[in-house]
This record gives sequence, structure tokens and C-alpha cells, in this order.
Amino acid sequence: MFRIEYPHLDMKKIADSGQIFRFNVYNDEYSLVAGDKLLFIKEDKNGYILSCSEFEFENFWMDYFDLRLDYSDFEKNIPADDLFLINAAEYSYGIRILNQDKWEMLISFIISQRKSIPAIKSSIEKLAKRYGKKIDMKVPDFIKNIDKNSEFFAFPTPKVLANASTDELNACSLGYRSPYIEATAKTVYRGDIDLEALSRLDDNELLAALMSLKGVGIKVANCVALFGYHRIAAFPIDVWIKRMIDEHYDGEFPLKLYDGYAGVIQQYIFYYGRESTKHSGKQP
DNA sequence: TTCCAGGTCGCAC
DNA sequence: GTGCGACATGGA
Repeated sequence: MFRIEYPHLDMKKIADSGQIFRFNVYNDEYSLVAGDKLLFIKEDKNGYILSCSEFEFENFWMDYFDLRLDYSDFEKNIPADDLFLINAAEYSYGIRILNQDKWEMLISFIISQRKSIPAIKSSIEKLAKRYGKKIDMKVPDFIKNIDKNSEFFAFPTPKVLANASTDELNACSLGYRSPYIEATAKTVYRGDIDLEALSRLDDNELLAALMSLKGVGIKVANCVALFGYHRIAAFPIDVWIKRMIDEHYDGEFPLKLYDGYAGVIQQYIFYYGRESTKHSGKQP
């Protein structure tokens, strides 16, 4: 167990921010599967109690939650008359761009196309349960809201998915995306594309390399770049972002104001747009 | 039931 | 390069 307390860190908002699909909320407690790692979290006044050791926190989770980056400057260029974005940034205070596993992001966002977030989560859990290794870790005693018999499965490796049959993949509610997953898994497993090596490319080269994969277009590539490679300049445009830009910016978002970190701003817009719609039943 | 979901592909022009 | 229909399935 290890307690942390940081500014600009809100687990609930991050879990609901659409950048991660295996971060579940149980009132003031959370479970989080990242690759083959499992973390339990409990709110504790202004901080959080984590199920990991201090060593594991400093060697993995600290970077995973992007806690070395100062988020306080990202709002400084928002114009005073852009009330929409001022509100979005304030509403999203505490969201960080996670450093997630590249392979997991690639497959997750291929699945995400034309699916609702609950449906995406459901598909990924089916994949993990069918193909992922069971994680050997008990629900710790300080976690009260999660069933002690719960099982958690690592994200499937490229090898396992590359060798999966189409019928089995179809059982994971992938729909027409099954052949995309199959083709991409084979490409990665064979080593035709080395996801780690892509880190050396600049943003545009990275997007181009990702888009060479089956089922990866401009939007998915930007999501993988942003959430898997921490390219915080990447600005994925999906139906929500487009809707917000059309309504509040007359179809053209002033990207130049946020040079180098537009992805953070994008995440604020996405979260604010979706959450406020969820609660009011209409767009903000 | 009907509609929509963190889009992409293939194929016209 | 741009436009357009097809695409599987689950959740609301």
C-alpha cells in the first residue's frame, strides 16, 4: 500500500474521460488494468491509497499517471472570451493524459470505431477474458466495494491475438472489426511493425506508420499517438469533438493557440462535452 | 423498434 | 485529393 497526493489528479474524471477502457469506478474505489498490471485505488481525503508498493509506484505508476508533468500551464493561452473552453478546462481539472501501453491502445482504438464507450469496454473485457492471462492478485482488504472473488485478466499479447481464429474473435462482439484486429495482430507479431521503435519517429511519421495498419485511420492513429505514445500535440477529431467545434467555433478550432499540447485541450473538450450532455440531456 | 456509437475501407470521380 | 455507401453489434 502506498498513499499519494498530487495536484491536478482526479481518478474519477480520468476513468470517465474516454482515454482508458479498463479503469472501473466503484464509488470511491477503483480497479485499473494496464497491460498485465493491476492496481486498486481508494480515495483518501485529498489523495489516494494505492494497492502497489512505493517502489512499483515510482517505477511504473508515476509515469503512467503522467505525474512528472506540470498541467498548470496548459490553460494560459485560452482567450478570456472563450467561455466554453474556460468552462471545459475548469470542469476537467484533474484529468491527465495517461501513458498507456502502445499495443493495447492500438487494438482498443481499432475496436472503438462506431461503438459506444460501454460497448468498447465490453468488447475489450471479452477479449481479455478469452485471451489474456489471469492476473494473480487478490482484492486487497482496504478495498470494500469490489467483490473479493473478482478475476482480472491482462490485455492479450500480439502473439495470442495473431493466432486467434476468426470465429473466436467474432465471439468478442468485434463485428466487422475482427479482420482488422487479426491483420494488425499478425503484422505486429511478425515484427513487420515494431511499435516500440515507432517512438523514434516524429508526430507525422508516427501517424503515417500507424495508418498503414488495417483498420487504422486518421482518428484512431491520433488516439494511439496521444494515449500510447504521449504525443500531446495530437488532436483526434471524433464525432464529439466535431460537434463541439461546429457549435462553439463555427467549424474551425484555433489549434495554433495550443501549439505542442492541443491533445490535452482536446481531452478537456471531449470530457466536458460528453459529461455535460450526459447530465443535462442536451449539449452545453 | 429505431437510432446511434471516440471511423475506416474501397471505389468512384 | 474529395465524396459517398457499406459495414456488425450492442446499448439506450
